[in-house]
Amino acid sequence: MTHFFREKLKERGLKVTPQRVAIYEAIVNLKNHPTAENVIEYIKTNHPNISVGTVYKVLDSLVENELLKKVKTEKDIMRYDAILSNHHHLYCIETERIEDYEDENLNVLISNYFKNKKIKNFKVQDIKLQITGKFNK
Amino acid sequence: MTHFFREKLKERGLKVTPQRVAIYEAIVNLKNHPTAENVIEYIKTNHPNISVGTVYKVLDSLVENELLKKVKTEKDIMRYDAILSNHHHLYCIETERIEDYEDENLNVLISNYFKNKKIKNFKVQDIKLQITGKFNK
DNA sequence: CTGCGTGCAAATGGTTTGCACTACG
DNA sequence: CGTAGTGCAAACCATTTGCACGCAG
Repeated sequence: MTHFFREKLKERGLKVTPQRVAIYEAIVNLKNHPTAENVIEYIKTNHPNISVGTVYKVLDSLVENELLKKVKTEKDIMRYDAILSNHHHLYCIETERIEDYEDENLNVLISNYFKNKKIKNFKVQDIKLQITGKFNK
Repeated sequence: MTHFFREKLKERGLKVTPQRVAIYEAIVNLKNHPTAENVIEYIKTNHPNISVGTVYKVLDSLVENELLKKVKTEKDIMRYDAILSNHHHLYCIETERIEDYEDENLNVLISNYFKNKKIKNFKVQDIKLQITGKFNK
């Protein structure tokens, strides 16, 4: 299950360390697109000696190497996403919840739209939806 | 030109202070969705005595009262937008530039799509596109 | 006048940094 | 073995806070 991750690390010439594996697993298991703090809290139990600085360094390097993504928010606290496939996000206005939203039809619709409609002076690389609203409790 | 702004302040029961006006003007004039620092830098010339704390307080209160919006980014530095109408954002992957993108056809397309396709357990309130790519120099 | 708003400076807290040490390959 | 990676603690810096004063209504 972390096999994919270990392979990816090697591909990128990054060493497979227990810290990296633990941090990656934390992001995968913690739903809701965790913060660095969430990760630290989560791994504390099984890896009490991983330091805060390491967590931040690992997160940065995983983002840089495209094994994680940063999630755009309007908070100054960073959040991370382990899902790399093309998907959108649901942002709850009441809680801090952010959930993934996959919708292939929507992707097709949008990419068709922009196949015709070019944006002047801008070369589109990727399009994501931020869907804001409320989860039904 | 700041008339709209002054009216809105009154509507909300907020006092019209020179600080608030200056900060709002800064956001409007600074394109590229400025940070608090950008605002501070900008108003320093004409209002050298507005304090940093005030800028943050004013920004917060204007966001809370819907006279400004926070822009979602993957940076831990907050950025602000004075344009309240429904629009999307172009994010440049090379520079920090964020530009507004208005496209009524697109808005219609998307709102039609979600008129039929409901998201389970989620009540949509607003949908924004993050269009990532590159500006042609 | 009266309290909302401001200035100031200190405090906060998430993130970064530097360096000696560790362990992956 | 040699170097990428880690742990630790101090440093950083955007933002927040508390309080006395000032000014908009």
